[in-house]
Formats: sequence, C-alpha cells, structure tokens
Amino acid sequence: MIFMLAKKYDPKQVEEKWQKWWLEHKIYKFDIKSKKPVYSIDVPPVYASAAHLHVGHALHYTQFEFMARFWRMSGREVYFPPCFDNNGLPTEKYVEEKYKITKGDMPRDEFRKLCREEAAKVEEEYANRAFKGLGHSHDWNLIYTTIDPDAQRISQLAFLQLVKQGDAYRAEEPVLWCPYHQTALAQAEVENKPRTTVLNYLYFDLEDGEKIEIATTRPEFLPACVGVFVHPDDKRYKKLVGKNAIVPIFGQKVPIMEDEKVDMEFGSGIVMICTFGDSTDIEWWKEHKLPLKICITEDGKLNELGGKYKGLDLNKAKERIKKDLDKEGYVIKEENLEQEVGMCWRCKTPIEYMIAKQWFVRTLKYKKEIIAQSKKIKWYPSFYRKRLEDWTNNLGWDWCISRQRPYGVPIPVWYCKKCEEAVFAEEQDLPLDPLFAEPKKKCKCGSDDFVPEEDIFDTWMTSSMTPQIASQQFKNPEIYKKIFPMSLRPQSHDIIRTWAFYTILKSYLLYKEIPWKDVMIGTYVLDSKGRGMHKSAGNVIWLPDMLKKYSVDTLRYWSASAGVGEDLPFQEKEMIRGTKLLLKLWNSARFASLHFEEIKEIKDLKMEDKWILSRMSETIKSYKDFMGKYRISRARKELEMFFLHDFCDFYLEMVKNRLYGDNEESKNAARFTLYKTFLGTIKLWAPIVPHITEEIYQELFHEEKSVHVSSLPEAEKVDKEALEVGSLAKDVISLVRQYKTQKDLAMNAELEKIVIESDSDKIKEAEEVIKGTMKIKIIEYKKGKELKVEVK
RNA sequence: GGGCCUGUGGUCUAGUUGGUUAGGACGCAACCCUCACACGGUUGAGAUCGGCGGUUCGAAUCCGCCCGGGCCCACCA
Repeated sequence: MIFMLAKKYDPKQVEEKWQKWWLEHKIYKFDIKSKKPVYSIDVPPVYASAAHLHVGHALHYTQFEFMARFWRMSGREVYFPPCFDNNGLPTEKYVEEKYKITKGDMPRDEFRKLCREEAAKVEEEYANRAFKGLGHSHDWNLIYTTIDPDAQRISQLAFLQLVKQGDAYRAEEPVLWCPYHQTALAQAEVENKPRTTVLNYLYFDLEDGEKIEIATTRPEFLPACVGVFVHPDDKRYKKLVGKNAIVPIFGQKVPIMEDEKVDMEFGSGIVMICTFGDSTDIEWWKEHKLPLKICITEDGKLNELGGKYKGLDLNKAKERIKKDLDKEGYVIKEENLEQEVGMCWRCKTPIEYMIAKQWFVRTLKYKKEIIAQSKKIKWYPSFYRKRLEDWTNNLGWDWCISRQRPYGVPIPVWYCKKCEEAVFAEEQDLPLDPLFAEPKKKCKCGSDDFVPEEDIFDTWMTSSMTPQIASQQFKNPEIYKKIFPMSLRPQSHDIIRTWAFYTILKSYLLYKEIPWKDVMIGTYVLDSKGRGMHKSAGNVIWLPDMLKKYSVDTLRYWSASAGVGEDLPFQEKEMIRGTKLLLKLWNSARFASLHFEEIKEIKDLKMEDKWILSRMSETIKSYKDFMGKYRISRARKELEMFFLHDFCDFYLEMVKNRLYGDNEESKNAARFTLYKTFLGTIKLWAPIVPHITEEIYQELFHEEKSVHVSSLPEAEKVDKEALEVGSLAKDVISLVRQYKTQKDLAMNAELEKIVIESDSDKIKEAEEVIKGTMKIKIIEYKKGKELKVEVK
C-alpha cells in the first residue's frame, strides 16, 4: 500500500485546515464522564489591553499549551479553558487611551458599556489570532471572562465570606494612591524605580528667633507639615525638643519631637513630617498621634491648604514654592539625591498617600500560613517560591481591595445614612451592583435610608478566584469537585506577588486548601541582544510579522526551546532551524510512506532495527520525564537528537539497502521497524508541532481520529548490546564518510575493501549494515586501541 | 543595603548527585545534485567552560573571594 504526501509541504494550508477541523470535531473537548485522571490548567486570563501581540505573548501561552497536549496524550482528561481578563484598570486604561477620555468624562453606565464592548473586540481578535491561530487545544465550551456574572458572583461571594469570618474589614486608613487613576492601590500594584531628585536644605524659624536647618525632597508638602523630628541621641538638637518650629511661607507652628527612626547622618539630622509625604510619615502620624493635614487632591494637585498655590499640580507647586522660599531667604543649599520612588505599575505615576475609607483583606495576620501553603505547592523552577516568601515576609500593609474606579466587580454593600452601618447583599442575589439595587432589609438602627458603595474590587480580588471561576464552582459543581485543587498554574514571575500570592491567600482563607499542585513560571522573551522588548525601544518582534514569514508550527518549535522561569532572547535563526526541522519531518514521512506496509509477524530484527528501537525507548523515557517536570526544551532536544541524528542521519541510510533489496524477510523487518519508529516519532512531536504531525498522521496512520487524542508510545526494554553495536556502527560509518568526503567521492561510491581497527569484536556484528550503508565489498578486522578505518 | 538567578567556541545554548574525546544549533570552510529531502547531505575548523585560589587521585560541575549580566525586595526624609 502506497500513501501519498505532497512533494512540497504547504504549512499555511495545512495549518488552517486542521485548526478548523479540530474545532469542528471538538477534538479537545473535556469529558466530565471520563474515567481518566484529570489534568487541569488555571490558564492566565488574557488582558484585554494586550491588543498587540508580540512573540513573547505567543510563547507565554504556548508554553503551557504544550503541557495540555502532552498530558492529553498521556492518558489524562485535560481541562483547559480559554479565558479573558476584561475587568478593571487595564481595560479602563485601554479605553481611556483609545478614546482620549478619563473616567469622569461620561456617565459610569456608559463608560462601563464602552469597556465591555472594547474588551469583547479585543477578545475576539485574541481568540482568533492567538488561541486558535496558534493551534491551542482549548475546549471552547469552557470559555470564561473575569467580568462574567458567574465570575462576579464568585468574587462577591468570597468577599461576603471573608467579611463573615472577620478577614475583610473597612477602615479609614492612609492608602497608596494613584493620582492618575484616582484610586487606592494595593502594595503589590506599586513599583519602585530609581530617580534623581533634589534634596533641599531649608531654614525653619523657631519661636525664639533661632533657626534650624531641615532637609526635604518635597517642599510642596510644607502646607501639610505637622511636626519636626530629631534623633533622641543627637546631642546637637537635644535642646530643641519640646519647642515649636514655624513652617516657612505657610506659617503653622509645629512641635519638635524625638524619634529613633531619624537618621542623624542624613541631611541636617532634622526631618519634617507631613501627612503624608512618605510611609514613615504615616508611622509617625500614628505613633505620635499627630493631626491630619491632607494638602493634595485626588488627582494630585494642591488643595486649599496650599493657599495661593492651590490647584497647581505637585511638580508645579514644588517649583513655585521653592522659588518663593529662595526669595525669602529660607533656602540654604540643594543637593542631588538618588532615591527610589513608588509608582503605579500601570501608569508609572508616582504614588501619593491619601486617607479614605477603604476595604481591606487581612494579610499581615496570615504571613506564616501563606508561606506554609506555598511550600505545599511544587514550583518550577523551585527558587521562585522564595520570591513569594520574601514578599510575604516584607508585607507592610493589609490588602486594600477597594478601588475608586467605574469598571469592575462592584462591592455588594450599602451604608446606612443614619448610623453608617454596612449592610451586605444576600448571597442568593449575587452578583449585584449596589448602585442599581436596594438592601432587602432595614438597618439595625431601623433606618431604610442607604447609600450604595460606589467602589469596585481590586481586579486581583476576582483574579485570585480563577481556580473557582475556571472550574465553574457554582455553574457546574460536579466539575469543580473533580478538579479543585487544579493541577497547574502557569504564570509569569512578575505577578508572583499579585496573582500567585492572592490566589494562595484566598484559597487558604476560604477553603484551607492549596489552589493548585504545581506552579510553572513562564519564560520572559527578550530581543536578540538580550534586552527587554519595548515599544519605545523599537525592538519589539510582533507576532503577525513573524507569522507572515514562518509557519505556526515553526513558532511553536521555537517556543519549545524556552526553559521554565528563564529568559529567552529571540533569535530568528531558531525560526529557520524550526523550518528545517518541519521539512525534515515532511520528507522523512514521504520516504517512510513509500515503504509502509502492514507487517503481521516479524521473525528476526536486524541489529540496526534493535538499535533504533532501543534508542527510541530511551528517547521516550527521557522525553516523558522532562515533560513531566515542565522541561519542555530538554524533552524537545532529546527528541530532536534522536530524530535527526539517529533516525534520519543513520537509520534511514542504514535500511535503504534492505528496503530496495529483494530479501523479503529483511525488508519486512525494516518496514516493521520503520513504521513503528516513525509513528512513535510523529506522536512525540505532536504536542510541539501539532499541525504537521496531524497532517502526516492522518495521511499515513489510521489508528485514532486524531494524533492528538492518541497515546504517546511506551518505552520498551532497552537492548544494551544493540545500543553498543549501533553506536560502533555509527562511528565506523562516520569514518568512511570522512574518507569519501576527503577523497571527493559521492557517498554512494563503491569501495572495494576496508580494514577496521577496533578494540572490540562487537564491531563484526555490524558488518552487514556497514557494508550495505557505505557500499563496501569486503571488510577486514584488526586489533587496535583506537577505532580506525583504513581503505584499501 | 538584603535576597535570588546567571556568566560554556563569533552567536544562542545542553551538560552542575564531580570522572564525557565538553553535546547541539546558527554562522564559517571544503566536498557531494546518492533512488525522502539542494529550504538538502557529508566532513572539517573553532571553547585554557568569567577570573583567582581551595577541596579531591580527578572540577565546567563542590567551597571561598573577585569581576560581569539580570531579576526581586527595602521608609533614609
């Protein structure tokens, strides 16, 4: 029987064909009734703002898609839902930028609608281009988004439970504030970046006419100054303590106090406290019970406390105040200062501190428990667990979960106008938006006059519930029961302190359970010179550009070269290598197809048959071991070495002689081995390059509906003797090839006689295959330490 | 300042329970259009495994110090 494969491989046509076919035939459908053990993936919901896909995005999502395919072919029922994160700040920012508006420019309803519409558009594009276009094996029936009613319900319900058990609370606290987004932020959303700033040395007058010298980087906070501190051991200033200082320009009298947190070495050794210029200010304000003076507005301008500087944004105000200080002789000197400044991780605006009523989830209380939970999870690579532990240990704030933003999951609570008591929504009414609903009962105080909560949840409040949302906690409890905790959380390292942290926290607080068994940290893709890819640097490699030049399988081949948790510079030559590999697969399939035949019984396998089958078994074993540890690049390497350098370079050349010869028994043994080995190879390649393998499988093999629902080959017993002889045969063939190359001969040129010098008699077992492969008539042997070939 | 990762031929890298002629790919050179493949094949050149010490019969692999790259964290105003 002869099978036909086109002479030339046409990836675009093949890829499109199978992508469509997989969807139509629901090849990747999750079957809840299946008896197989489940492998479930807590897929990272894609940000709706990531409209432009670069190769890093593609790799990130393909990296764990390999695992879905691997486990599916390893006898697991794979749960692999596609999902989108269209909730919260990223979407808002995307919409604001696209339409050049800010949240206040339109009614909340309308803005939300716009967000949802834009998100839907991006989702559509992403689904087609990324998930479907890259051949990802999702069950599309399982799709979810983080703004779905079901997601909102899970998020709100979790909140109510946390309130009930005392782990969520509302308090008026200083919070981290983004003046651009005009909302409170969590510590995890603040990034520190270095910058150079100016340290200003100023005079403060004392009541008795004396002067003191203080150093500050933020003179614009003078109106909020409520005190001055010196170190208790600082002899220079001991006499000042208890006196009052007069703030320049603004004129308020503030007490001079002592505190050990003052650094005597820094600046003048005297520091002013403003509520709030930085986080030390907050500590002092609390410890020393100082008055509160907020001098900035929510959008980062000076308020009425700023007097004549009111309405100026902080940078402008700083300039003007400095100028006036200078004019009035308060400035002593300036110094440049390197400092770290906290910025909003989304918009890079320096954060400020505001005071407002916010909702918090307790984290500080549970540090030990979180770390203990993290140890029950397997981290790949393991050292990233330490990052979570360090972060947890260093936490200084409870998790602020309320955001003063319009788009997101609402906080289901109202407040009594009379007594300010919080009244929560009923569980069965969730999800709900308190803006558009009323509490069902009266307040404890008897009043039925309420104000709805206008804030929404931090986006992580919902994202930390993805194991529940993905596995349909309430929509399909049967599934949830079966797959929670999930098998794998793939994610990148930059959100360990958010997504991983909060998910572990919530899972502990709500269920006393780990959310998943494994965490796989994704690869960070750099440009070819090892720099991060940034639009501003102009070094971004866009996915559509690459897909114009190379096939999807090629891109996937490249993606499989990434190590977990490691950086990977994008090298276009890897794409060329991938193209060549696919070509090799195609051409070897064409060769194999010429010789395929149903072989019923094999009496005698030749030495080279046993050798390649043993090498195959070795390869299967290490491939599976590596895949099981998420070491995809190593698995690929093992497979590639086997396929290219044993199977193609040697085995195929070794058996040509037999396949084209007349010895039927020998021919059948070769056909049998070829069939078995090639089928196994195609299957092992299937998770990595699913399109070309499907095409070859469907053309040449007919065991299952699709190669992707077939089973990976099993490793068999390895014939050590065959491995040794095979390796020797390879070496001799290489030496003969070397001779022919040096003599400018073609590889199929005939040789009369060679003498092999070897320390082992085993080489004689390879005589037949060496003769056949290299067209040699006579072989003689000689004892010698080193393997040598002499041509007569 | 603290923590973590990392440094292998021109380039990207495999190899870190110590013992391999240090493996592969891209690039380079020479040869070969052989019945799957010239978008190919064969062969070759090219690495004192960042540096210096130490442990050991033996180190790319373990230890120490130094140098370089990266990431995370940190309230010095």
